[in-house]
Amino acid sequence: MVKIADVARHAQVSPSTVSYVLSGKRSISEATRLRVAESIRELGYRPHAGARALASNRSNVLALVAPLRHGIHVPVVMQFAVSVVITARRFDHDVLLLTQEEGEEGLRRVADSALADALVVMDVELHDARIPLLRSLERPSVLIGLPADTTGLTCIDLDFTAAGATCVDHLVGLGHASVALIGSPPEVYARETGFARRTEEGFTAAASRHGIAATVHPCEPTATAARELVDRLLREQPDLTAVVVHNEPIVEAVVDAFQRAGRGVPADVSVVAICPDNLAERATVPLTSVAIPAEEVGERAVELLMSKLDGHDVPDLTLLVPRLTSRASTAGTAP
Amino acid sequence: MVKIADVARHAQVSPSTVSYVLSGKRSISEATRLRVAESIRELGYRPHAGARALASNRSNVLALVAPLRHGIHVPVVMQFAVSVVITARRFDHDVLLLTQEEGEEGLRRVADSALADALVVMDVELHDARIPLLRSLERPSVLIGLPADTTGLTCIDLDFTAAGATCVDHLVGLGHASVALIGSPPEVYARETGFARRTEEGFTAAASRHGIAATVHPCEPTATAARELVDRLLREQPDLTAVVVHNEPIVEAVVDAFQRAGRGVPADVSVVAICPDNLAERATVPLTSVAIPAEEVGERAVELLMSKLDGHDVPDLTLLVPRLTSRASTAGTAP
DNA sequence: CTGAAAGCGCTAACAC
DNA sequence: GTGTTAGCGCTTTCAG
Repeated sequence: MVKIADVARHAQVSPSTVSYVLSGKRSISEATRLRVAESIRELGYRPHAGARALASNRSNVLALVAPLRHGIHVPVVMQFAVSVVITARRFDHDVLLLTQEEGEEGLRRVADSALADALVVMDVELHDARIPLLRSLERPSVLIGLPADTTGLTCIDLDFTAAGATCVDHLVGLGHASVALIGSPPEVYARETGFARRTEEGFTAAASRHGIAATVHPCEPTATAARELVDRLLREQPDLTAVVVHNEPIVEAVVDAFQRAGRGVPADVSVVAICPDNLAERATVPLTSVAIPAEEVGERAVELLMSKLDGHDVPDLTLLVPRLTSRASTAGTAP
Repeated sequence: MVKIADVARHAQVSPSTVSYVLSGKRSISEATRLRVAESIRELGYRPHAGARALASNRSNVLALVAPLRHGIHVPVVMQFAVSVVITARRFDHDVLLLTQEEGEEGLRRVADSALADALVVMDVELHDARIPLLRSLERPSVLIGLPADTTGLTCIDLDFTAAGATCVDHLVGLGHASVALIGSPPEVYARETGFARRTEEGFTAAASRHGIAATVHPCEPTATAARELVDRLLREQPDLTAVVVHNEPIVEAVVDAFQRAGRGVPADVSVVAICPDNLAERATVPLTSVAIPAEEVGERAVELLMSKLDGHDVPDLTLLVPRLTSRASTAGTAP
């Protein structure tokens, strides 16, 4: 293994100079910098991560807690994770992957052992058990998702309340007067995951603001459940002309169910999805949708964390403004 | 921060004794062990990961390279990843997540900097560019997937060749005499990802062994592509009575397409999927399937790696035997 | 602009 | 069965 002393000898400087060339923490003459850089390259030197962490009190590692539970859409989680990893690399950090299962103990472990400098926590519930811990931890953290009280935390998410409202606004603008929300599975509401609740609230509030009929229907993420729900809606609400789907795995199934029931999309029923753009684009009927900007959320989360690590203050709450893209699944009502 | 000297003082022993209590690398009297354990608990001591890595030359971290490319099914990747993390924890290791994008540089970085003790690499291609590097690296690695030449490597995967054959055997056993394979997207074959090729080979070989008609059809992972392909198959092969689907995102869409074309599943057409069990179980028509045992593969991969880290020899190649579960999508042909 | 040297917290000989 | 101590490789004062 080649170490800093080897590089120093090779470049005819002291080890500290090599260190400073690497960190840029003090000015180095162009000549030495080049000589050292060349020696590093030539010898293939890589600083020992452990030694560096010990001496500098910085591991250059972030911990990411990823959920994998019923009702959360795995591809979206993966989009977050990849975005976090890529952004972390931009800041010269690596990412340690923790499972939800590890719970508070896992967070405490990586924080207290100095394995990670900072934490990113996904899938936060309204009254998440990990929050007191995160507040007390000496290391900075960012939550993806919104708990009931964000005081003293750093949280980021899509503004799902606005997203729910945006969908309704779009449909009302097209002339629809009766809408239904096909939401996340019941468990997701039961465990008080913020995003499901917030979408529902935004949806309901917007509908009542516009004075139109609106109902909310949690749905299991299977094609069968989607079909049964659609059939029931058609039976119970014969004047229904639009639905909002906030349940990634079944967005296509919902459209399909309407078609099987003899309702054209968007001819008879308009469908707006809240889901990642790539999912909406690829659907058989390209879907009008409010994007879940997983990439941007992951990126911003890491940026916030880096800012905190640098000692800067950051807002408790960052909500991304929803963006609706009109595609082929929505249309105006016949007069 | 509480350090080992604090614990030592509190328990009235030397630092090394605390260290040995933790590692179990030499025998300690029951009395001291308990006293030390209690001090650790009481003070909330956690060894500093960096210091430990520096002194012991072991970081207790594995690196996992996860793919996220077109044609690979994200939920399966996540299943692997979670299984790797959980198993690693069993061995007191953490997992660093690298993206495919980082490529060889990423592997070299975590290996040379001693950030990771060992590597798990997923989505290996037949002639993967990373293989020479892995062979030359001083750290052990395990590949999930099969390159053309496994000499000097440690590879693990489902035996996809056998999986393809098992599907055909099952269908032939039910009396089918004409089968089609609906495979992965064309790109996957193009970049010579082992699993797609191997399934195809096993499928084709088994069909010819049984003397039945067999065709192979790569397919884009969209419902539309699935429907078009099914319609074409029905048109071009009117006597087709069975298909094997090796393309997770469209397993349901294929069944659906047959039904729309007026063919019952399994009444008129039998369908066997190669996909994770949970996907097959939840389909509207529960699918007869050969499982992709992501959990087991991830677990075994880590076990192999730990064995290598302990200096044991392990086989170059571990192929898991496919397991077919009969569900509602296959039936015998009418006489 | 550069060097010397004192740790960072832990492990693992080496002693007894 | 336990203690002493010399590093592990790097960063960062402190000096010049």
